[in-house]
Amino acid sequence: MTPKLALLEEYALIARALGAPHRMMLLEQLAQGERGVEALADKVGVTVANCSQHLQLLRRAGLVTSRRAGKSVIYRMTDDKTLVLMDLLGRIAQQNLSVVDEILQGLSDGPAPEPITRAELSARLNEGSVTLLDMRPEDEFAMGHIPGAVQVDLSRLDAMAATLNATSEIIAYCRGPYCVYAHQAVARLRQLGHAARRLDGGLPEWRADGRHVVSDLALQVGC
Amino acid sequence: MTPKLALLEEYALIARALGAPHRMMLLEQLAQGERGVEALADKVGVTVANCSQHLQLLRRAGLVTSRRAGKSVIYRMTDDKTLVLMDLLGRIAQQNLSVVDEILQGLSDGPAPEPITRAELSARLNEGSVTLLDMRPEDEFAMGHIPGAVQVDLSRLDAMAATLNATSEIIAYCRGPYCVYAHQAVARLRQLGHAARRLDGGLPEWRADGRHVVSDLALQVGC
DNA sequence: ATTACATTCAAGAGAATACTTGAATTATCT
DNA sequence: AGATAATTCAAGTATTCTCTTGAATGTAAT
Repeated sequence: MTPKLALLEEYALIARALGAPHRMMLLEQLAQGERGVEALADKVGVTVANCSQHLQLLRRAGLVTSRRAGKSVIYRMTDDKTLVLMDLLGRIAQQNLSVVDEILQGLSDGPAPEPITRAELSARLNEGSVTLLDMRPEDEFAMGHIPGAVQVDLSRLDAMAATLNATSEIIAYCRGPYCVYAHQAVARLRQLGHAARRLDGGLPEWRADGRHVVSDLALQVGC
Repeated sequence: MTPKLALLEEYALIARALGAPHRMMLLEQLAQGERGVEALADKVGVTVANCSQHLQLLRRAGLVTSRRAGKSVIYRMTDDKTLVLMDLLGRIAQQNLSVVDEILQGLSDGPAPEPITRAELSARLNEGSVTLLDMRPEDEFAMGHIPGAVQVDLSRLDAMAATLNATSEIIAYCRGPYCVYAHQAVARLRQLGHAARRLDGGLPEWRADGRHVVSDLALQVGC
């Protein structure tokens, strides 16, 4: 029975690596693109030393890899399958933990419409029959976004909504399954009388599908 | 930022529930079928009290549900998606943690052939062109197995192999992705000169596909 | 009712984990 | 080489987790 326990211990290592909110946020960030320790610490809201420790734990679990770039150490996700794992975790949570469903309902202030699939969005973008909003912060948008998307912060959504054509549907997306910006944006837009839906998944899932992504500043995050 | 942290805390709860080998074994057992606390404790090799605590933790995470049946409390998996989650965890581990790959290679004592898919096995069973071995313990086999499978313990595999037709390929399966019996059986059979492969996934995955499962004693685990 | 059984609860010891602080590395720039 | 910047290490504390033990609960049989 020893090899089996050894295997399970390794699997458990990965599960435990996902078992802390701060590490999930780190993974969510890394899913947007590779980053250095300090940038990650800022985004997630932890000290640099603490962030470094979390990242090392994630590395021991094989979920992230690092490379040196000058003075900095750049971390990135090892495996796209991790995105699927996190997404699945979210789906299971939503289905089996009533608290989660309540929180998500609360964000939408009522029942939200089904999200649009990535394939459908792709088709609609080609037709030009949708307005696409990227609700992530400006720097993440600059590192890569869906072609045709417009970056908006939640705080500026009301002003932006006033300028939008009321006839075309609005699609909002953000970082992925754990990110609540798109939920909140859709809720607000619907309050304002717009037809709005969420995209299923965020930019990382879009990218993992092999779909096109553009970045404003190709040289911003130097390689 | 409070709703987001609340959400992540719930997701983390599920991840942590998977973060202990004993709980993974419990889930692996429950994937075979529902069971009472004492039976689970025996199978997994922990005390009843400890088992009960683990099960309650799994329940808090929404992964299992329980019902009373007479004096006993019967636990079962809540959601088939949990199987997918565990399988994915294993795949990520195998790809990104070299230790895991080494252990799995070690079980096979060299490079093992690709497992056969469930769809392919299904077709081959209809043709009658394979011998199908169920490597799980007898009681689990009795609770449900793939039609046409023969139950064999690892310890009796050599004797059984001698009686097998050397011309038809042998397929072995067991509990699922975390179970090593099928790996070991295939390794041994190949040492003995047989053509043998593993089934991708175990009985729970077969059942989750909606494929046919038969049980020897329909009334053994009363409902 | 009393008894027996299966499970859960409660309390405690020991290990692992999360975060903080300050020092030690490692690589770059002058 | 020395100074600087980014990251990691190390040590300490508070918290959480795991397992054990023994008692308490709830259900069924006598």
